[in-house]
Amino acid sequence: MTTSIFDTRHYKYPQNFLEMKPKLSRLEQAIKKLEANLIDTAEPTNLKLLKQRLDSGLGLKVDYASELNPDQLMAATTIDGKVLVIAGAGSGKTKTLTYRTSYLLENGVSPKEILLLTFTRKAANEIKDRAKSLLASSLSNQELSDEELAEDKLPTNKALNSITSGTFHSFCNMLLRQYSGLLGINPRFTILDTGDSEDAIDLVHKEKKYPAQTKAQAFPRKKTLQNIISTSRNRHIHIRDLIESNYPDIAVHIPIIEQLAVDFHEYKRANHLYDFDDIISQVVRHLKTNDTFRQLLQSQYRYIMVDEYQDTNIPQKQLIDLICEPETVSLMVVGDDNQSIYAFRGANYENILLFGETYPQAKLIKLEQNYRSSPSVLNYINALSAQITLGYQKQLYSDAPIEGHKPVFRRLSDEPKEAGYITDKIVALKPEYDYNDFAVLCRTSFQSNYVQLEFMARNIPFIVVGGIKFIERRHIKDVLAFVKILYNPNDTIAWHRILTLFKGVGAVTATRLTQAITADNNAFESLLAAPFSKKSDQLEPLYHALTKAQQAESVETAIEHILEFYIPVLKLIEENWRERTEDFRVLKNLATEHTSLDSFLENLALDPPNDSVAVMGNLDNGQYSSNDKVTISTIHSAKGLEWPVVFVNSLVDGITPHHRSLDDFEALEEERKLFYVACSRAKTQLYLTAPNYFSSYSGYFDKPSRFIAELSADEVTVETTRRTMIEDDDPIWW
DNA sequence: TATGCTGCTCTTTTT
DNA sequence: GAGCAGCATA
Repeated sequence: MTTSIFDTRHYKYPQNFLEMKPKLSRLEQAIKKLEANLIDTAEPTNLKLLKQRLDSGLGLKVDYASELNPDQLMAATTIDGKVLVIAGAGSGKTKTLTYRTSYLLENGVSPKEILLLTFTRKAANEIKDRAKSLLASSLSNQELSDEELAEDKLPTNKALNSITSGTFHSFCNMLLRQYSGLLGINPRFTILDTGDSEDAIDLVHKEKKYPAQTKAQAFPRKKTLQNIISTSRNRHIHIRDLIESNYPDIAVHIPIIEQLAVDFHEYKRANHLYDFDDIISQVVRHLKTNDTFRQLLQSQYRYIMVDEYQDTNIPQKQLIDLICEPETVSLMVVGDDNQSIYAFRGANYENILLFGETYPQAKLIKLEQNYRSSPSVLNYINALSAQITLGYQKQLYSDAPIEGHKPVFRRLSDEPKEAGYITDKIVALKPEYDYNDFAVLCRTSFQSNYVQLEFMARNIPFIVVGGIKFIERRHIKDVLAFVKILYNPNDTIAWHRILTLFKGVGAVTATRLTQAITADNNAFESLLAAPFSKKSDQLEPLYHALTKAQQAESVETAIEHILEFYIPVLKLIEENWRERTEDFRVLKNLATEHTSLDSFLENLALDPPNDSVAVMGNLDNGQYSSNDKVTISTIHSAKGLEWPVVFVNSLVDGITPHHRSLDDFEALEEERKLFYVACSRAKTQLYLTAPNYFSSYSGYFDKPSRFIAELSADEVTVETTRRTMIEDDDPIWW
């Protein structure tokens, strides 16, 4: 037994561990079952099988055997049946999917039969693009320029372009529109983002005027309501149960919230509105009830690959299972159970653990060779992995030569000192590295404030990942509301948003007007009706602007007409309207890429530009330092990325793990995985820091993170100096 | 319908 | 320590 760094007795472990036992043992059973079906490439019989497989594939252009390690090769060439690939951090997951795609095509699979589902469009495109270059360069045996690759001249490019790929949402959106006739739905629907859904819920709530149960307990906010309704759907938990267990103080409102959820749903259906959850759930519903539709998809998509399977939710799993029902459909899901960190969004970590239960014949392949981290970092993340209670067995290993030092843990007296320490290290290491080589990863975006201040003070260029997205800015949402109306005049949420921009028009008038428009077969003429036009003198100009925009021959000109009307309105309501109008250039640019309103709206909703607002350019001697910047990011947004030098800050128990997760076994395990994700981003150097205390409205925290405390001193160097010992640090911990 | 006061809530955020 | 929702008031 190893000794922990700190005394771990001070940490209270979640009390609900015992209640969890039955669930955990079911998961354990499923894991064991699938582990028994592991294809271990260390076994001679499996190696032989691999060899046979490659020998029979005569005339393969890509040299799979020499470019992949045995496990990757096994994953890339196992193209029948149901397979789970556990891909550890830095194990070449994308590469494997790329080679598998190419292998499928080389084996005569039609690209139309391939479906590739990922969580971001970027990930899907990366796999396709890499497969393009792979096949193209093996064709000509030489590097092709990007231009040549981009062109559709190459037959392999054409093939790859006809693969169905994208996010779950874009795939389902495509199905709903393409098969609208078969499914009996209106294809002209608009997509509500999370904010729109909140507004819609609020609107329904106000319109329905439910009799108040009690005044003693405030009715929850729209954000909470949206969260409850969405979680209930994504995790298949009844609203009642969800509220009773997670929001006990609003239990008196359960009947109203249940009714609201039903009314909200009807409202969306009546007005051709789909929120993110609907897009997937509606496809699942049709797959269950419409045999023709299901059989159509089952015969079309014969080879299905799913990336980041550990982050799928229940409807997403159902979607996959329904299409993959016939035994002949090939399914490969890829993921890492150690990196499931999106439960708060409805992701269900059980999906990946229960794969063997869902598909008893399924095979398991593990990618454990790591190409990212130095041995000492690897040693550390393996130790973290061993602390995760439940999951597939894995041990990452590396062929990399021994280099670098053990991860360092350092406690500082307070947050400014912590930021100072990180900055000092970056300055000291800078001669050996670019700024791009550093990342500071934080549990919450708020934890980066002091780091940002310190970077600014010391002229270190940085970029903050996250922040308010382009699409979420008020003026962008406003302009898009106009576009939405042009496309779907039933979009009552968009109408409401626009109408309440005007002085003299509030919720009541907006609702009446919206109803009048819907009743009048969606004609804009109602805007001119006497009772309404009295309310605001802007309704008539609005009418003309909309009519003009409706007749515009391109998306771009439509937006120009809208802006002509909207910018004067914006001037009245926002002080900084001038800055805001800058964003319209970006919007117009985006518009030029689309020839129709629907593709423009769809793209913005399902693949929004995710630039962050906070970009700090360093004015080094008046000179803008190009693209060389330190990355500051939340751990969530850092998933899938890597840097040579990684700092993880705020390792105080209560921040990491977050205090809201401390009483729940599953939530705490997810926090542990989150820390695992953070540390496994590092290639050569990993610095872990914690202030001595953290205090805010949520409490006072002064113990180092239990994730640090649990490990033995073999894996991590606890850095300290005499000075800090005496002046700064709590003697209990040192 | 607009405004101002008060009290409550407050992570993470691929779609 | 801030922003949002609900309420009373004009």
